[in-house]
Amino acid sequence: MNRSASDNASNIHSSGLKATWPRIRILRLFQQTGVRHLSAEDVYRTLIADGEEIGLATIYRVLTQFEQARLLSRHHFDSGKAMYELNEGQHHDHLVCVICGRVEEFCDPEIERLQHQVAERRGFQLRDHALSLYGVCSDPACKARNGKRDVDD
Amino acid sequence: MNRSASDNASNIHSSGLKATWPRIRILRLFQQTGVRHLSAEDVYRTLIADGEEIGLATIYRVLTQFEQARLLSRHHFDSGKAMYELNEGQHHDHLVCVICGRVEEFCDPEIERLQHQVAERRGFQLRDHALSLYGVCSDPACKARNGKRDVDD
DNA sequence: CAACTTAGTGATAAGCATTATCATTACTCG
DNA sequence: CGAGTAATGATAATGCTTATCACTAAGTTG
Ligand SMILES: [Mn+2]
Ligand SMILES: [Mn+2]
Ligand SMILES: [Zn+2]
Ligand SMILES: [Zn+2]
Repeated sequence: MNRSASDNASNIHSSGLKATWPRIRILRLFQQTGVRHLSAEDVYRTLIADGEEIGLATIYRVLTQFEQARLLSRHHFDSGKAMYELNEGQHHDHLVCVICGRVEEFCDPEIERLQHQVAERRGFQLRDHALSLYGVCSDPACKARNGKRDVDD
Repeated sequence: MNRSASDNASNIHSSGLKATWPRIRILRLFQQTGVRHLSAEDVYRTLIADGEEIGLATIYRVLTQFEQARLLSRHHFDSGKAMYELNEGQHHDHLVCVICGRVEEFCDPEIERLQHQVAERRGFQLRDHALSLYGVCSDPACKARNGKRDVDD
């Protein structure tokens, strides 16, 4: 659960990157269970709040490097800012609450299969895909703040 | 096929907007069959090339208004710039060629159904969704420029 | 159709996320 | 440890998009 700095160092190291303090802190932040999906700004604010001295430019640089190293993966929901999460191997897609911003994950093998089928039929050699569902999550507060007509009416 | 200016004027009018020359030209551009998916910059360049005098700010403003009026719909592929297309009612998703940028459209009712099922299971009240498939299109030039190993090897 | 009223235009500035620059700092390896 | 090189971080620059605002023109009224 609580990965050590040396574990992180080796992860980073085996990606051909120097195990610097900023990189270790950023990776550790993503490993802390809790918030899975973070923007560059989120990472920056969190580390600064933790008393770290780190520059926003470094955050952006490192997030990009970690994405290329497949330690993180990047998503573009429709907030306008890129979101990163720890890459733990298994592919999944996202449900995003348009009220509170909560992100839930799902994986539907049948949808995946159908996507491949569509690509094949068109002669596309599939490289990647992005599927995001936007809606109002199950939180009563979100339902209430929605249309004021969905809760008990 | 070739919508008249007065047709466009009524479309625009019935959205509560004045039928101005820039708006008529922009809508007409989208109605011309050919390029379905255009960025603000694409629209600007095309109209300027056609000898129109129009400002980029107007393009952005009008595209947003047309989207709100449901005359156009907007998509965010991963190019970083918003793409607009004529809203002709029927929902569809997109296949985007990562080499040449070509955009193909598809609609898979089964995928749509499964998306709704996923949302329902999580207690999400679905509002919208975005599905884009990225890959190498069937154009031989794109296949060739791809990995240099997929054409005849 | 002319004057009027107001929405629309467009040049330009500002905003926001992200990337590039570059002098300084600090990993790594020997 | 100390040389050599990669990384950092303050800041400038970029790219797309929105805001400002003086000016223009669409629609309306008589
Ligand atoms: Mn995720
Ligand atoms: Mn389309
Ligand atoms: Zn919510
Ligand atoms: Zn192509």
